[in-house]
Amino acid sequence: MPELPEVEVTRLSFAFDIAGAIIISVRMGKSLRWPLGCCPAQLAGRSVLAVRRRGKYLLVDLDHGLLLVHLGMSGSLSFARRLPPAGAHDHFEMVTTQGTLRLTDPRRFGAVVYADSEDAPQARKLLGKLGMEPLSDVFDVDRFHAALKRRKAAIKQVLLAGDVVVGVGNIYASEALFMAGIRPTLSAGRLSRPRSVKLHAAIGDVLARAVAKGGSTLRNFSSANGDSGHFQLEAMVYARQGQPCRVCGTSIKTLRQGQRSTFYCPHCQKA
DNA sequence: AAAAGCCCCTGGATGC
DNA sequence: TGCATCCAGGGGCTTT
Repeated sequence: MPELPEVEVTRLSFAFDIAGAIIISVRMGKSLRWPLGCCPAQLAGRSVLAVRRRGKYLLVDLDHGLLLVHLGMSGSLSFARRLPPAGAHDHFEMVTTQGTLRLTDPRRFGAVVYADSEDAPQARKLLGKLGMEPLSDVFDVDRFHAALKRRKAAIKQVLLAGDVVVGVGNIYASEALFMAGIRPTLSAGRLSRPRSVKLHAAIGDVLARAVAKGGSTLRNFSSANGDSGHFQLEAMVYARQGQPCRVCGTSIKTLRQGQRSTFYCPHCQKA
């Protein structure tokens, strides 16, 4: 489910409530992407200072060390005073004085990794190569254009790679390219400056709107406090192959790029 | 250095 | 109804 907006909405839904909590116990299944990286028992007694986000990672700051949480493809977090009994897909649980944080993830591409600090090797491995935060001031249009200039790969795949700009997943990559009128297969280095500017704006725009709407998704997305449903951002192209473009009526096309589906309008995105 | 493939895993939809 | 196949919102790792 989660691209940047869903991760950010998840963060906002429990960051305030968990801040200041003291960890009572941590339970970790062996079945997520990586092992926790420390003994769960040694986290007991530490307190939760804050929850930040970097790309699609949530960083749970403790008074010593931090947890890196990733939702993978199918993960979601719950945080509440009381949660229903754990099910087969609940792989991580952290009981605190203010509630229990639980990661539910059927496909188990998600992860919870402990690191002593953001500079520790376990954290650097995951965060070290991440690109600019699209909703922050560091997402500078000059740096964006310059970074694209250095790349020959298709613009869609450069966006997905996350080393230029983070948080743009498979849905929003297609949506942003549509908004900017750019063909997903175009080599990133061939984007003119005006088109880079347009894409830069489109990325910020589509992500900010999705966050404002509470995390857009095609299927049900629910944040850590259980809110879900009513928000739904209408996709212009994603998963709309064969349907008429909402702007010009041309049939939306799909293709595969790096084993992921891409959607675009052949008329609105000519090159 | 950058690009392209591979793979991790389960579940739902579709087709025979 | 049963079974096979394909596809899914990610990204680290290995190989070119």
